[in-house]
Amino acid sequence: MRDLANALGIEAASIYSHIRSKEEILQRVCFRMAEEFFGAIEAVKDENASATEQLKRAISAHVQVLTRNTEASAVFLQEWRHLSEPFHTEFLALRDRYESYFREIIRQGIAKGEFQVPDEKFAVLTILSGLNWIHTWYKPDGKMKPAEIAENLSAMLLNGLKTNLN
Amino acid sequence: MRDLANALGIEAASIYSHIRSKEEILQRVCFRMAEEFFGAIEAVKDENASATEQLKRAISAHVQVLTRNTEASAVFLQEWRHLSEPFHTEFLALRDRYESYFREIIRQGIAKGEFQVPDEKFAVLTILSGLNWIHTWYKPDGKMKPAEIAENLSAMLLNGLKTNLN
DNA sequence: ATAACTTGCTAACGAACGTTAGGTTGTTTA
DNA sequence: TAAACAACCTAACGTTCGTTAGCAAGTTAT
Repeated sequence: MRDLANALGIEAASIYSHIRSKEEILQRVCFRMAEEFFGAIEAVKDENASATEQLKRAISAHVQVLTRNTEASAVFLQEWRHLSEPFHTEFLALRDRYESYFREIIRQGIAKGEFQVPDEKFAVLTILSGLNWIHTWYKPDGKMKPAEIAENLSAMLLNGLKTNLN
Repeated sequence: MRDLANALGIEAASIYSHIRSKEEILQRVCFRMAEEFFGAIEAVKDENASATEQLKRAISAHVQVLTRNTEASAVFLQEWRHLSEPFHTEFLALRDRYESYFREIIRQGIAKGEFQVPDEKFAVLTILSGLNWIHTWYKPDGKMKPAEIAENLSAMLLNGLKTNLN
């Protein structure tokens, strides 16, 4: 709290005019980011599109959220486990629900013959690992733009999932 | 320290008969795991093998280390940033050196026409993301064995990297 | 047999932490 | 114009934290 206050240019005790507790800050960051992720993925949801296209869009949506909120993303990804109950359980439920979007896309891809994956859950975990690792290296002024990141990640993952590429 | 002492069944103050400081525990975990990773990847290093085979072996080696040391891996991956100087800088140098093994494999793959990747560093970061995310979900008594994890991850990543599969 | 050592204990320490309480000052509202 | 409010301040609090110091008891070495 003192570090945060220093960054804000006020005293730590002053922060309590704006928030109830340190835990509330963590809750807000985590649940707000979760809302961002849900909002983004629901905005690109189109079950008429091919599974390939759906996955590309989901990846792109996720990358946009991460790269637009690099600091909140870092907190979200690294600190959620410090949430107290019942927020911790609630958070895990949200995460599972978000992951189910990806699982459904993979499932459709398998059903349509677009994808060939040995294990659906594993595929989703690996996709999300690639996505959620971005915050460890991405810099707004870095070489790769968010759209390029999404494109490259999609290309790398899809060509691995695509059945008999070419 | 009190949580750790409770797990050990002794008092927190007693731990200081065995270690110099809390920071020393973190250092030992981080640098010991780094040694494990280097040892494992150097043991499978074979520049005569195809880049594909080299990558499979590197992935397998990494997975073995992670799954043999699940708790240390979690500490290693999530807490390294709390290392104090000069250990923090030293650690980053080690990490970069370890990543260079993967970069070299990717580079050879590109040179030999085995791999087609838009960005070499990005490819390595994504590979390592898939590897280092394993600790978040892997359970020794889980459905997937380490060898299967390595195989699945290799299959998923390589078929994405392999130029014109089939 | 005794000294040295190891590994634990209790008690306590100084520092850091999250937060509360009361006050000040400027702003807004009645 | 005065009350209410907002947002900050200082001071302090109780708790938690990492760690030290001195001691006890069992083990090992001389």
